[in-house]
Order: sequence, then structure tokens, then C-alpha cells
Amino acid sequence: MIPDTPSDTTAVTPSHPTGDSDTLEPRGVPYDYRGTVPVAEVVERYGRLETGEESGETVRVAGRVMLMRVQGKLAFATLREWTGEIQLFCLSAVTDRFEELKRLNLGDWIGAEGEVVRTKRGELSVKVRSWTPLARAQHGFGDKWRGVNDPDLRFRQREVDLWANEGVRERFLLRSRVVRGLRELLDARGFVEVETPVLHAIPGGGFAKPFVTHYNSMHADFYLRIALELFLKRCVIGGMERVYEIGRVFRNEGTGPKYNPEFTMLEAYQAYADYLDVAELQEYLVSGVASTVLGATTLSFEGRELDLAPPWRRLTLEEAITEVTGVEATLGMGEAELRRVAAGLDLEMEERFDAGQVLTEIYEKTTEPNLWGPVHVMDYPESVSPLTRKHRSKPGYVERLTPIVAGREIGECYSELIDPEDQRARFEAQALDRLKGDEEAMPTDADFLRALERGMPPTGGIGLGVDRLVMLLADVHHIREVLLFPALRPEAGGQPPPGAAQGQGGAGPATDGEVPDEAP
RNA sequence: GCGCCUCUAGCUCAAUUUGGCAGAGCAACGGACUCUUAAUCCGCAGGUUCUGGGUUCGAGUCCCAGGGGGCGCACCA
Repeated sequence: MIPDTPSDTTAVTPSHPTGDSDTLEPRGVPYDYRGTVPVAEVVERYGRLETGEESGETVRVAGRVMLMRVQGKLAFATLREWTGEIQLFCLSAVTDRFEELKRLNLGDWIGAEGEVVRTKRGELSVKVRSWTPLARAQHGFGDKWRGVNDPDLRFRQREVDLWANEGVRERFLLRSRVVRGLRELLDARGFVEVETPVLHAIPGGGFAKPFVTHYNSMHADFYLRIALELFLKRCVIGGMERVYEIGRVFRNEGTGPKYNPEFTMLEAYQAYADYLDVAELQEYLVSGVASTVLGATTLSFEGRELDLAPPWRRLTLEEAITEVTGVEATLGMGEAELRRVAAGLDLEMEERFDAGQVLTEIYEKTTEPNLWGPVHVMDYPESVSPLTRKHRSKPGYVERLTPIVAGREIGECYSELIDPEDQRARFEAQALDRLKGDEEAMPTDADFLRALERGMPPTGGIGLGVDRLVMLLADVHHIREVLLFPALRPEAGGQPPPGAAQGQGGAGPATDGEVPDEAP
């Protein structure tokens, strides 16, 4: 923390006096509060109590006071914690420091202990005997019925959203279960989880503009990774025959309902497998996670039904175009004819595109959004897939397959390119694209080529967009609903970046390539 | 990056087509109340109407610029 930062620069200013004369000042707060029972467990154990019945048993619970109904010598509070809500039933004759408890603010944390009862009006409650303040809320938690709506408040101050808005905590709990489910399913098939570098000297493995950063002690620029692929393949070359990573990747792009500059990818590589084998792996993961998290492979998304149970339908990219648009478009037509087809569909194509890029663009603009799925779209043109192995029987194509669910790609499946000479040629083709103005063309990675020269077995690889999978399972339509802290523009008037004051008459701390943790 | 929309009390929202004293509910604060469920009732307080200019006798309202946010487009998974 920086001591002289004004405390009132946030959008929410204190709505309670921060008076220090009462007994809720921090020194009244204990250093621990052990032995609490999760509310969900209380409900489970005592849910059968009859109206007006007292269990005779005492529990200890802790959480945040969300509502308070005071009636003179009697008060009811709604205590919320991670697993649920329970009513605190407080009587002046029974509850310690009753007058003080009545004055708690909404949002304060407390711990409470007492008998589990069901009130005369039928509400399962803890009849509080003793209690202790655990934290004071100085900013309030929005409208007690409507929560908060302002997107800026919801995402920039997510802690408010998490407490105040129904369903938000549950959604992030679901996300956690999805990620854990993916790990369990992969582990069950003998995959090993690894962690590869985030800082890359050469950004590779995908098409995207990277973020650049600087490594002071090496006097070199580095890039935040845009994909996990190249290092994972090197693990396979090193003998890790089934390997995966779930990690953050970074792409220097705008935001949108489906886009955040950093997002979570799963990539998995399986030696001795081809793209059809890993398509089955993809189905296993997606349907398996749905089963464990939702209890079924069927779900509703945007008001439409979806069944993720395998096997998923498979069709080629060209068949998909014809099925959706009624128009024929194939690589065999050649670039000129494909451009005519694109023009007939009111699509504009960049000058530098080759036939494969035109075909792929036609597919992405006209067909993909209209495939409800789940369906696997297979056999892409070679020129759009520089790390994918040539199709075993269709010249000009590669063995690449994309699972489509609800009109969106949720991942990728490949027969990985294992021939170093072919890989070298593809990198050279990418270099030409770069000369033609494609900023996202993949740079040549000599380290990776040398690794391939040591021999990579036939390998199938998959990528899976974890955020989009969670969106699908949670039936939400904006990626910000599944990212705790989505990318936002820095707040105006915020702190200058570390080191920004350097070289300005000693205003900043003297640094030696190190950024201090705290300003003086 | 471009276009359109938006910003009012801590929160959720009003404010008469077409400029005329800035309001309510909740929260907070004071009080009443022994079975409430968004408790209820009484009282009190709460504002640089995002910021800065402009038009006008008069601007929350109209105009210009800036900032935050939203939605489209572009880029992309």
C-alpha cells in the first residue's frame, strides 16, 4: 500500500461512519474463529426439524450479515457465507451483547454460536448465544434487493458483485469445478500436467499479436505467450507421451462478448494418436465435464437445447459450407473462382489471401455461426494451419478438426506436424505472409525446429478454450461473467506505472533494474 | 482504433413531449417494536446531476471538448 494515496478515490465512498467509539474496532476482532460448520451442512443435518422444534445441539457459523430485521428485544439476521444462507435468531434474553448485535451494519462479518432451531414461522435458524465481530464493512453492498447493476462497479469491484448479486458466486464455483473436472478426466487417461514458460523469446503456436515486455537483466524484449503449443510438443519429443497444460495465454487484441486479452487454454498432446483420436478425446472432455458439473450432457444455451453426448457429428469444412449456405466452395475451384463465390456471398476478401484463406474466411463468416452442433468440422486448407500435418489423402489440406458448439469454436484438434523439413517450409511460407503485411504470421522458431529434428512421434493435439466452455455450461453470453477480473481500462487518476517517475528529478525511487514493492 | 448510446445521493432509479426550486425506495443515522422473511412504523440527514467550457434571464435537460462505462464494427479464440 502507498500511504499517501487518498482513500476516497474509489467510486464507492463510505456510507457508514467509520467511528471508532463502538466495540467493532479492529482490536475487538479475534485472530481466528475455528470450528465453524458450513451452512450447507447445517441445512443438511437439521433440515428435518419441525416448525418450532429445537434441536438441542449447538453449532458455530460465520459469514456476512446481509439482512437484519430488528423487533425490539428480538432480532433476525440473514447470514450468508460461501455455501449458503441461514437465519440468526437473536433474543435479548439469550444473546450476548444483544444491543450491540442489533446495531451491526449490513455487510459486516460475524461469527455466531447457538442452538439450531426452526422458528415458529418455519425458518431454520441458529438461536445465537454468543457471537463475535469478524470484520466491519465500511462501504455497503448495494441495494439489498437489487444488488448492483453498474457494470463498472460489478467488474472493477468484483468483491461487491460476488456478495451482492445472486448467482455470481455460484458461477465461479462452477468454473472451479469445470477446471478440476478437466484435470480429473485427463489424469484418468494417463496425461501428465506440466507448466511451461509464459515469457517467450519468440511468440509462436498460434496467430495473434503478442504483448511485449522487457527482461532487464538480459537486455532483451520478451513476449507473453499466445499459445502453449511449442513447448508442449517439445515435452512430447522429450518422451512425455501424454502431456497437458491449463494456463493463461495473452493476445494483444480488443475485448468483446467472447474476447478478453488474457484467457485460459487447455492444450493436450497424445503420442501415437491422430486428429480423429483426439477429436474423441475432445468429446470425452467436454461431455465428461458437463456430466460431472451439471449432472447431464444436455443443457440449455441461449434458450436452445444442446446435447453434448458423444459421438458428435463430423463433416468436412466444404460440406459444412454447402450445408449451411447452399453454395459450393472447394479448394479445387482455385483462388479466382473462390473469390467469385465470396463476392456472391457479399464477403470482402483481402488482396493477400490465397485460396485456402479465402475458403476459410467464407466458412468462418457464413457457416460457423450457424452450426448449432455439437459438430466437428474437419479438413482445413494447409495455408491456414502452419503447425498441422498434411492430410494423408487430400492434397492441399491438413488434418485439422474444429469442434463447434452453439455456433462457436470451443477448441481445436490436430494431427500435429512432425516432419522438420515440412515445418521449416511452413515457417518460410509464414515469413512470406509477414512480408505481405500479415502481422500475425508466425515467426520461425529455430529452437523448435531443432527439437523436431530429434524426432517427434505421430501425435494428436487439442486445444480447448476453458472460458468459453464455462460460458457454455453456465449459459452466460459474455466472457466477463466467467472471468473474475476481466480486462478493464485503468481507472483515470490511478497510480502511475512503477518506475514512471524515473529520470524526473529524483521524484521516484532510485532503481537498479528492480521495481520496489512499495513506494516510500 | 472507428461509430452510436450513456453517466443524477453509498446502491437501484425518477425528475412533465419542448430548459423553470433535484426527488423516491433501500442503505446509513436517531427512535418504537418478543417470530421476522426486501419486516413494519416515526424521525433525521444525505448532491461539484462525471469534469471543463459555451448558449440562455435561467441548464440535470441544449451545444462543444475531455473522462468513465455500454453496445456495434474491425482484429481474434
